[in-house]
Amino acid sequence: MSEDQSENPSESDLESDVLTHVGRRTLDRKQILREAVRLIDEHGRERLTMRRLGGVLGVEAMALYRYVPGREQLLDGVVEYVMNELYEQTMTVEQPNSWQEYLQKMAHGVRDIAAAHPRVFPLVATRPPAAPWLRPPLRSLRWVESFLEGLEDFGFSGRDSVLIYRAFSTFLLGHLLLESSTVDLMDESVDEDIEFFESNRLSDYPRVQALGPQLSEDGYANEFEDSLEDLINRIQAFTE
Amino acid sequence: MSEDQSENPSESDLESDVLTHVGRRTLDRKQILREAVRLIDEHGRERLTMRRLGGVLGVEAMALYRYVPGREQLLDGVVEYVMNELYEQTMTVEQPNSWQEYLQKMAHGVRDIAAAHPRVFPLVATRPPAAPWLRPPLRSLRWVESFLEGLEDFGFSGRDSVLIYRAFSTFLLGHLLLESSTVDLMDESVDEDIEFFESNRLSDYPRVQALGPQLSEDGYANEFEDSLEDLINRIQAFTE
DNA sequence: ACCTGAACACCGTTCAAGT
DNA sequence: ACCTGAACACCGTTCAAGT
Repeated sequence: MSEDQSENPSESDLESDVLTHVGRRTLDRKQILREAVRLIDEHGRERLTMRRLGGVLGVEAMALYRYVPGREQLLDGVVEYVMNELYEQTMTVEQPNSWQEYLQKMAHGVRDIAAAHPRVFPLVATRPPAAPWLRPPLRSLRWVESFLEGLEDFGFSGRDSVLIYRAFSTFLLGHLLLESSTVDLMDESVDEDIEFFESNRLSDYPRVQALGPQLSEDGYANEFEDSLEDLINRIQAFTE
Repeated sequence: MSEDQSENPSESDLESDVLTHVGRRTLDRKQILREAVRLIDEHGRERLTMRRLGGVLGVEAMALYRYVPGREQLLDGVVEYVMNELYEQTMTVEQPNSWQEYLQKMAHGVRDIAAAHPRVFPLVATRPPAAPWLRPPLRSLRWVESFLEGLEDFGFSGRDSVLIYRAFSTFLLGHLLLESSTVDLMDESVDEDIEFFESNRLSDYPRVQALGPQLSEDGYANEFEDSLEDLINRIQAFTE
């Protein structure tokens, strides 16, 4: 799988010695962000470190500062990258026939992103937004503009669109953060659970104990679909 | 209350003879957590550091390890502390007369916590839960047990209670995380906004531009109340 | 029993210097 | 033009030593 996707013909005069880590040599912002996302996906947020990211890219950490102002902005970049990466992929198919269908598509598009990068999603949810109208998790102008455009096309007023945008954001944020943090849970907290049980005496909380199995059941998919349908119905009732 | 905030945080050699920082000398877990919360409330999550927390408590960082296994568990402790701190305060008043009233009370109780500690709330939302049935933001056995008990008292089956618990968690998480992150936004990102606008050319996104003011309006209180009422109606329709 | 000092490995970030 | 080496201030954490 050594596909040399060389869109850079001007690298031939550089003598590149070993370069084991990544196939190509020319660093750029997009490549850095892509690798940062990979790092988080594989090893979690904690492991994303300037030095480690540099290492993965075959470069000293200080080299990254040419392309990214600092660590905070790197994290913002990761959010931006993840939200835009899958925009084309999910939003480029054919036009929907109703606003209901459109919202469904949007919702599932964002959900796919969260599912593809569950360990990145908490960043999408909690990084301070660049502007108050960029509500998590729709954290790119591309998404918001597209969202508003879709509603406009189906005849919604600006005022209604704003209300829908807000309800929609809240809905997505709650569901997807809950879902992605559960996925992330599988790796750790198995031995911590024991410690937890011991110190807190679960038997003091009989209802939690009794319903524990049911509370632990997955059901996120159904919850999401049902709740989404509900939201759409609510919008329908509200706007007619 | 304690107005002893008199020193600059930017000095490294502090004379530890005088112990000006905190009135009492005996360290314990609860005191540590309380001070940790205060630190986050005032200076943000980034600033909560073992060394800095020790400093505020008039002690070397290493002393904290007697009471807390490490930084991760300290953060878990902060979540636990914040969720339990206000439990008594909000849940000890008189019994509600209907399950609707009960859910209202619960919702506002958690919302009060989020409002009291907006910079802590993202931790409540994103720390990996100790068990899958401890869904954010209801992250303590006390809350969940109380929640289930309330529903049981009003005649809900275990199965329905679980469904309600889930819908309720999602609702709270979405609304409160959005709300608290907006509050936290006031401090920073004013100069970053400019940078942001420049690189992204807001004029390429006419609908966002046109609706920007409306999208930036607050309205969180109304959203919360309306959405909560909706949720309750939904539950009512579902369970009869 | 509780806290400190010193040490270790690892951070983010800067800046002059290399190529 | 782009990257590195060395340095700085600051982390979390361990552990033997102090009191």
